[in-house]
Amino acid sequence: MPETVLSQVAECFRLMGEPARLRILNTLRDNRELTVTQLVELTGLGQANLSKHLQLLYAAAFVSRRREGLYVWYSIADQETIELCDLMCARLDREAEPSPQASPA
Amino acid sequence: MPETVLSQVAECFRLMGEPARLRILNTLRDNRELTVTQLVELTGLGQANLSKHLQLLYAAAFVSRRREGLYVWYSIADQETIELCDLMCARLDREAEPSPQASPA
DNA sequence: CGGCAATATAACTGGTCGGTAATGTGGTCG
DNA sequence: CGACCACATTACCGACCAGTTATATTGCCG
Repeated sequence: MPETVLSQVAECFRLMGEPARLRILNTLRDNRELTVTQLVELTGLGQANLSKHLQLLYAAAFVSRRREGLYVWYSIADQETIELCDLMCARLDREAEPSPQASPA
Repeated sequence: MPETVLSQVAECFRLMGEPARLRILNTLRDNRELTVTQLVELTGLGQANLSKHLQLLYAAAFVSRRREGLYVWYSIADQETIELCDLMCARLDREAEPSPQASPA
């Protein structure tokens, strides 16, 4: 496995390893498509900060965007992005309760 | 989605978002179980550096370990960890060649 | 064209993290 | 018990990054 590929994969994971970006993705998941202003309201992030995160997510193709007049509508780019989140969440859940029959008196 | 959960998920992604750690996981994937010294040789990472990464991966339950005399044998903890890597790689591959029928003369 | 709204970018800063060198710890063997 | 080996931990430093403030760009409208 060449170093360049590893770095690319790592970069993708790193992008998802930020609470603010996960919040953006999660918000977009609940609301199919949102403008930046709507995302500012829903996530509570600052406008400049949010915009910067969106550029990163877009550059890595985690989100799509389309222009409509003054507004730019963002949405999650593909299903795999959601699957990655779900898979990681499943890991955490399983770790939280490793033995269902345990908890003795 | 509460902030605490988001941070936990982000932390997991962040841990995988480092070339050195992905190299460790990938090396462990090829060789079912390895000692720290073997990992030093195979990954080319420094011993202290490697040991630190291993502690992080172990704390997040990405790897398991067992003691055997002087040696500590490390291995990947579960299949989901591998699935996460594969899913992210698949994303990258698909992005690299978005339209198979393209490339016109 | 002038002003305004929505979004993007630039410059800056504090905090965090990866790599390394030095040291500590636990276990084995003679 | 003392030297040695495998591994872990500490302390430190340079690089990178998230957040903020200020400013620039883009597109609409009157």
